[in-house]
Amino acid sequence: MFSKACEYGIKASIFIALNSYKNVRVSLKSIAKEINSPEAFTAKILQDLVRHHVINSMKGAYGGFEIEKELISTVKLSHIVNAIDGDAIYSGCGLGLHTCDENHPCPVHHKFKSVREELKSMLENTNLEELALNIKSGASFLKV
Amino acid sequence: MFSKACEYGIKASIFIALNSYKNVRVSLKSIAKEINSPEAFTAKILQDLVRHHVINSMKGAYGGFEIEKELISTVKLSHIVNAIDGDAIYSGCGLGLHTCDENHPCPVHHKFKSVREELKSMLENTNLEELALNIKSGASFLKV
DNA sequence: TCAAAATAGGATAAAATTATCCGAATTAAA
DNA sequence: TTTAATTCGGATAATTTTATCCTATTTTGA
Repeated sequence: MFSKACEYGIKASIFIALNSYKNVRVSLKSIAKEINSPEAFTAKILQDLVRHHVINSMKGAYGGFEIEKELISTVKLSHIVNAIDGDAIYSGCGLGLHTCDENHPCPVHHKFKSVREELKSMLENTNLEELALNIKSGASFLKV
Repeated sequence: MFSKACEYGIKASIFIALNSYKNVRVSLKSIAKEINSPEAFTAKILQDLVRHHVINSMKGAYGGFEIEKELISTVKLSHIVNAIDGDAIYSGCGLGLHTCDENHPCPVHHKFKSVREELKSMLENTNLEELALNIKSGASFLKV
């Protein structure tokens, strides 16, 4: 569904959000450990998220990654997915046609419509806050 | 969403079905031309579909690919997707966790539930017959 | 000011996916 | 029986994705 990079990016963002509530900046190392991801590869993804202003970074001692507390509830899953994978997953053609729309639909265009729309609205209506709270309460998990 | 291989596989299957209604066996070459795919790569995918009994092949002159007419309506999109991509797309964890279920859900498990289920039922309830008929009637297209 | 702790970023490698090439095997018609 | 038209299957190459390594740069505290 998502690329590995995107999976890591989502999990990392949740962990960062969780700590930002506690005013704690987290290091690459602790992120990779927490979400079970390769460190150097995760670094690239985090850089990407920083460039897209999904998260903030701070170099140097006591540096790390964070998200402004007030912004956590405004960061949608769609922002993260878009930054890493682009929007092809919910706006591209399911069969890879260059032009695929109501006037020139691919064979599964209409069949896919509701799936795509449900996915899109899910991504656009899910924010980091709720995801972080579920991790905090033990209702969901970042690894295993 | 799907791999390129899977996209080609779906389109090829539709084209084969369409011709099988007319009792015409289609060659690799005409398939690749019709669905705009690289010939040799398409050959590999068709071999895969043959091995999974989604389509039949006949070697030699006047050979090619076909699907038994009576079976066309029984071939579901899920069969094709499964043969090529496996079932991870609608049964695997959205964030790649090894174990992700009601008892140990990943952060997006519940959010994804309806999307996954909709996708799954769509794939399991869409058969080649309807897809082929829409191509035939000009209601949908295999390329561009 | 210096040392330690971090992220940033470029270069490279490994693995997976996508794509190509070619000879072998099979089939039907001439 | 030969020939032409096919699929099959193995080897290989190109591209993309995933992953690693190393050095530069930044930041803070001692």
